[in-house]
Amino acid sequence: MQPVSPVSATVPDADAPRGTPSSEPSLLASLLALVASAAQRGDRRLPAEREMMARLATTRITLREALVQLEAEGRVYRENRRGWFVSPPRLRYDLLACLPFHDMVQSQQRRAQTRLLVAEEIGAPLEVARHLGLASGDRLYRITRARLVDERRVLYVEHHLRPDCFPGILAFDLARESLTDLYRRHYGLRVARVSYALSTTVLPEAAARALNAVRGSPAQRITRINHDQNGRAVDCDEEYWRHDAIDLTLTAAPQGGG
Amino acid sequence: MQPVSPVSATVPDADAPRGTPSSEPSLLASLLALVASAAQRGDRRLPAEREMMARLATTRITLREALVQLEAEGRVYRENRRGWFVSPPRLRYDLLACLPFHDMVQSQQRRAQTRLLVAEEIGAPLEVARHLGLASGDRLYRITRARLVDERRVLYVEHHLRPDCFPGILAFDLARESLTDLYRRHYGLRVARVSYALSTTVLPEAAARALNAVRGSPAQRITRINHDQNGRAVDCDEEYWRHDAIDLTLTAAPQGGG
DNA sequence: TCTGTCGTCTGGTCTAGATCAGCTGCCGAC
DNA sequence: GTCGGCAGCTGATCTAGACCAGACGACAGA
Repeated sequence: MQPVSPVSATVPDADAPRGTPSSEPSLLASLLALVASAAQRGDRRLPAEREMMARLATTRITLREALVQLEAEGRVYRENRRGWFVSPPRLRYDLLACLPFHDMVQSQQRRAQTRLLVAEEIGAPLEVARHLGLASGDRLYRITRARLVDERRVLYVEHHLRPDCFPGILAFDLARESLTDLYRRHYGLRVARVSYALSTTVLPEAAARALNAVRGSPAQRITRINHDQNGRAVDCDEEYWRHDAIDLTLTAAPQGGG
Repeated sequence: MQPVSPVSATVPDADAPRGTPSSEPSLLASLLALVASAAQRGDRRLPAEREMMARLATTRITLREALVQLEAEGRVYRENRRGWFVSPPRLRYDLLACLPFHDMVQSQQRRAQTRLLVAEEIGAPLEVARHLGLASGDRLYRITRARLVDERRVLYVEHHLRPDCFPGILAFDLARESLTDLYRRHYGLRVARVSYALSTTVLPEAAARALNAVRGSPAQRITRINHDQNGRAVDCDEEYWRHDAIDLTLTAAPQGGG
């Protein structure tokens, strides 16, 4: 942060000679100041683009470029046609702790909510079938949910379960129950091994809609396959997180020749 | 824009959200077609922005917005003031295999290179000191490198090592040797436990410069702390990857109550 | 042969608007 | 009290340029 006054008029040339390598463009700096002041006031919402534009003495396009930049950094985010907001602190997500979502969130003094979007039986899509060792088109349960942290929609998940492992699971209250808990309590199944694939992309259409996000918002994708005690893949998840919402962590012994 | 669809067959992307009518704006679709055709010709480089602009009958700004979108998806990337390129397939990076970089890359039939940027002794920065259980300002070795896959700069790393664990390590040929190998062969040290923190951000200034990237390009940040057989933190890395360059994977037993 | 300069090409940054479309709150009709 | 409609607000998308700065190659001079 810079000691820049939020309402410094036009571009102050003096503060950053063009050639200076580490010089932050003053627009970004002023914008950061604005973000910081909003955050300090406890106001998550930023002013309207047109107002910021006027206040920072710049163009709409230039302003938006700067905002998109801050969005990529994970400092601000937007909700579709609603406005820009200051990103809350990231949630810590320990990949190997395998805590149910609500427990993970609450253990960090945040509030968790889940919205059930779809719970249905379908024919396995090719990709999912491959993950679970099934044939494309085999019967599968699919559960789609959106999850919130402190009232903010941050996660869109699609679960795919083998019906032979979890008969009748769709009848439970899937907006309240943790799947992991259901597995253990009602199906006597313990997850003995998990496989993850992580990559950085954008929210796909369905996820963007469920999260009130703009098509193309940066996202952290987490694909997870759960295996039971016998090494059989019993279900797989595809998670799309707003990328500024989480910090992934993990601690383990190396498995290679270490 | 017109509903022109030169090679509309390219639109059905594999990661399309299920059950959603893919209502992709035609500009993105045409651009994808252009990318696909470039890729098919074996030409990684896209035409100049001004040419694409003319060819797709649109504005520079609109075109760039679409390109930035594809960049966020990991389909294209740019090199600073050089142009836009089609992203090669992602490298698979198994977090727990702990393979040296060159081995990992070569095992996937790709070519690895390393450029040593800095190797020096410094006072520990606060953050690093905390990771290694040192006091801020304690002596540390810092090694900074840029790493390439198939001639493309994809990774910027800063290593911080405890000098008491690795006396004289700066004298080795750090552009060629794997640190993990050096630890084992010359210092009899085996990494017994690793801790990772992963997050999605943008390339910081130094990384952007080292990777010929634009300030603000999306990045996957990987912080890694290595512990020896006695549980002591011996070094830590901070890696910044071009976000489209890798797929992270890992397989392990859950550590919680499972 | 080497080196430094310079022109050209490319993206980077910016100005100044217009129009489209979803979200929200207000208010009237029922 | 509820519901629907409408108006005003907000971001989303787009047009049509301008100038700046780094990358790169060609060429001339040492």
